[in-house]
Amino acid sequence: MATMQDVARRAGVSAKTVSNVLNGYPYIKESTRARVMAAIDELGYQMNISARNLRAGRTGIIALAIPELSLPYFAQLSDAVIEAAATKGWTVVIEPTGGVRERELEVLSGARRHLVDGVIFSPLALGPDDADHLRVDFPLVLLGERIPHGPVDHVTMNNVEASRAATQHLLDLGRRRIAVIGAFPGEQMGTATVRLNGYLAALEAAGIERDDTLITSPGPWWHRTEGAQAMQRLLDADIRFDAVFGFNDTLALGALHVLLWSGRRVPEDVAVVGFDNIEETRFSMPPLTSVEPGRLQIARTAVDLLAERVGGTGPAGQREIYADFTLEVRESTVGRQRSPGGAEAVSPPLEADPTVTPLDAASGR
Amino acid sequence: MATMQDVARRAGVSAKTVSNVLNGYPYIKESTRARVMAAIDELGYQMNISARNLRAGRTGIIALAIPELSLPYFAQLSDAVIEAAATKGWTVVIEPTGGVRERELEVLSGARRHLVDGVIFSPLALGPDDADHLRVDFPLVLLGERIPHGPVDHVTMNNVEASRAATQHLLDLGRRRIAVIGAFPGEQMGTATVRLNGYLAALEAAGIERDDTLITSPGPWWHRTEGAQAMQRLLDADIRFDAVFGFNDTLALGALHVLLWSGRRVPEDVAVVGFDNIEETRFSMPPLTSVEPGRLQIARTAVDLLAERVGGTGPAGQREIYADFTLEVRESTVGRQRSPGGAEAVSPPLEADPTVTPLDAASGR
DNA sequence: GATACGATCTACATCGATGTAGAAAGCGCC
DNA sequence: GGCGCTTTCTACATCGATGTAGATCGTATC
Repeated sequence: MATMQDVARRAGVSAKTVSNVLNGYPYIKESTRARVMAAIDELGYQMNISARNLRAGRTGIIALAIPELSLPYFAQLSDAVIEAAATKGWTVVIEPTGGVRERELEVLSGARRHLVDGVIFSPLALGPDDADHLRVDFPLVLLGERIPHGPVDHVTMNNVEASRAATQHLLDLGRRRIAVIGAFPGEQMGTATVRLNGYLAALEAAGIERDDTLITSPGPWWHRTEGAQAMQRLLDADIRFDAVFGFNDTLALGALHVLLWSGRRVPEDVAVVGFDNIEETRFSMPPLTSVEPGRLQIARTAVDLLAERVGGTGPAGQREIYADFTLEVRESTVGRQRSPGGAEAVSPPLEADPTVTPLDAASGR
Repeated sequence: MATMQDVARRAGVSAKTVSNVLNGYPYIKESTRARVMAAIDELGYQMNISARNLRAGRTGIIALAIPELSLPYFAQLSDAVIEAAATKGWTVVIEPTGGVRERELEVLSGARRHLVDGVIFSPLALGPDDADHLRVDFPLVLLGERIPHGPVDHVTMNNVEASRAATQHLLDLGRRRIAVIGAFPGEQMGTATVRLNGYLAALEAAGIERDDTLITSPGPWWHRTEGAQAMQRLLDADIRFDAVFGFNDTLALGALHVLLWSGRRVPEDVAVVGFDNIEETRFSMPPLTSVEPGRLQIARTAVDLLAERVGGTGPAGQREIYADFTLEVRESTVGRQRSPGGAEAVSPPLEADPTVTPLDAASGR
C-alpha cells in the first residue's frame, strides 16, 4: 500500500509537503497542491491511521459503554452517538458491559486508554457509592441517573420533570386514579426512584393523595411480561383506576395488552402512558403516548462535552446537562384524533414520522 | 504515561525484553519476568496500541457494517459479533449504513482500510448485480442473502430450508390453508424471495396447491403495523385460512394482534409462526413460535472466517457457510403445553431462558 | 580444551506521519 | 547592496513497540 513517501516521490516534493497538503497547511502553491492531489489519486493513497495516531497521541476513536445493544433504548442511543461522533470525524467502539459490575469497573480501569480518546459511559450496576471510581485520568462523560452528582461531566434528562409531565397529562385528561407500573423499592437511586418522585410530585400539586395500592413494583426487569403481570395483579385485586403510567414503554405495552384483553377500552376506560418513546410505541394498538427522553440531544451533547475534554478546552469543574424531553401524545391517552380527511383504519396511522425512514423499518434481516 | 522504555529502565532490562515478556516469548528467566511484571505494575504501564499497530501493520479492529442498530435483529447480531470478536482480542466498530446504497458502497471503497483489519458486511441496498463491487483488497465477509454467490466469504442461513421447516411445522399440525405475510414481488433477490420459495416448496411437497389469495405483500417495511394491516385485509376479504406465516417476527406479531382482536383463538383457530426469534417472541401472548436463525453461530462464523483471511490462512476461493436454524416451538402453534405441575397464568411463562439475563431485561434506560 | 548448541538478553533499525527548525526564493524598502 | 519579511518548501528527529541480527554466558559433547 502506498505511503506518504511514495506520493511525495511521485509528486516531486517532500513527504512533509504531502502531509501539509492533507492537513490544510496554508502556505502551499496551488500548482504544488494540484500535483500532490494528482499523485494521491493515481496511487490510491490512504493515510495510515496508526502512524498518525502514534504521532498525534490521539486515536480518533471513542468508546461507548452501555449495558446491552439488545435493549431498544440503547440501540437507538448508540445509533445517535455514532452519528454525532461521525460529524466530528470520530469512530465509536461500543463496549457492552452486560450491566455487570465488574465489567463496568473495567471500563473505568482504562484498559483501553490507549485505544480511545475518551469514553461515554452509561452505568447500570454502579451506583452513587461508586462515584469515586469515576475519577479517572481520561476524558469521561457519564449518562443516566445512576450516579447523580459524580465528579465528571454528566448528561441526563430531567426524569422527575418528565415523569411529572406525563402524570400531569393524565390529570389534565381528568384522570384521578393513576396506577404506576415500575416502582422499585430495592433501588438506592435510579430510574424507578426518580420517576416515582415525579409522579408523586404531580399528584401532590394536584392535591391528590398518594394511594399505595396503585403503585406496583414489578422488580428490576422491565419487560413486557412484567408489565402484563403487574396489570393482571391490579385487575385481580379489583383495584379501581382510570389511568396507567408505565415507567418504560415495554412495561406500558405489556399492561396495555392485558387491559385490552380484559375488555377495557383504551383510553376511554383507562388511559396509558409509557416512557422512552421507543419505536414500537408508534405501532402498538392504540399507539402509546410516551415520553421522548431527548435521545438525539443526549447523544450530541455527550459527544460535544467529550470533545471539549479531549481537546483540553472546557471548564475545570464537571457539568450537569439535562436534555429536553417531550411528551409524545398518541391515541392511548387521547383516543382517535379524526384527521380532516378522516381515514378509518384498524391499524395505527402511517404518516411519515421524522425519525422513521424506510430503512429503519426494513426487514428484520 | 509510562512507555516500554520506562518499564525497561525500572526493571533494569532492555525495552525489547519487556516486549518479549508481554508477548510470551519463551526464553526469559523467571526472575527477569518477575522484575518486568513488577515494574509494569508499579508504573501502571499500558501498551500504546497505536505504536504496536504501526509496527504490526494491524489494528486489531474490525468493522461491522449493518443497516441500523435500531432493528432488533441487527442489535442482537452486533452484540454477538462484539462478543465473538472479543475472544480474538478484537475490537469492533459498527458502521450503520442506513441501508443507503451510497453508504454501502462507501464501506466497500475502503475508506477505513487503515483503521480496520477487515469488514463484516450485511448489505441491504446492494443486490446480486453489485457482486463485482465486493472484489476489494481487504478481508471481507458478507452476511445475508442479498448477494447470494458473490466473490467473497459468505455467511448466511438456509432461508429456504428454514422457511420450509416452519411451513412444514404448520402442515404437521394439520393446517392446510397457510397465509403468508411478507412476500415482496418488487424484490430481485432477498429475504422475502427466499422465504417464499421455502414456503412454496413445503406446500408442493405436501401436494397442496399454491393459493395466491393467501400470499400478502405488505411491502418492504416489515413492522408490526404492516403485519396488522395485511391481516386485516385478509379478514376483510373473508379469506379462509387456518395458519399464518409471518416472514419476520414483527409482521407475525402484528398479525397475531389483529387475529386476537377479531376474536380468533390462537392457535385453535389460527396457528401463527414468525421468523428471527427476537426476544419479544417469548413475551407475546401467546408466545410466538419462530425460526431461530442461528445468530450466535453466524456471528462466530463470520468472525472466524474473517480472522482466517486477516491471518492469511484459509483457502483461495470464497466460502459459503450456512448457519443452523432451529424452530422454536411455542404456544402460538401448539397451544398451552400443560407442564406436570400445571401452573396456570394469564401471562407467558417465566422460566429462565438461557439467553435472558437480568441485564438483558433491565430497565429501558 | 575446543566446539557446538541452547538459553537469555540487547542494540538498532524500522513502521508512517508530523512537529521543529530552518533553508531558499521573492519582494519591498531604505 | 543589504536588511527584513513573507511565502514555500525541506531535512531530520520523533512518537512507542517490535523484527532482525547477533552478543554473551553456560553447559554438554567429544
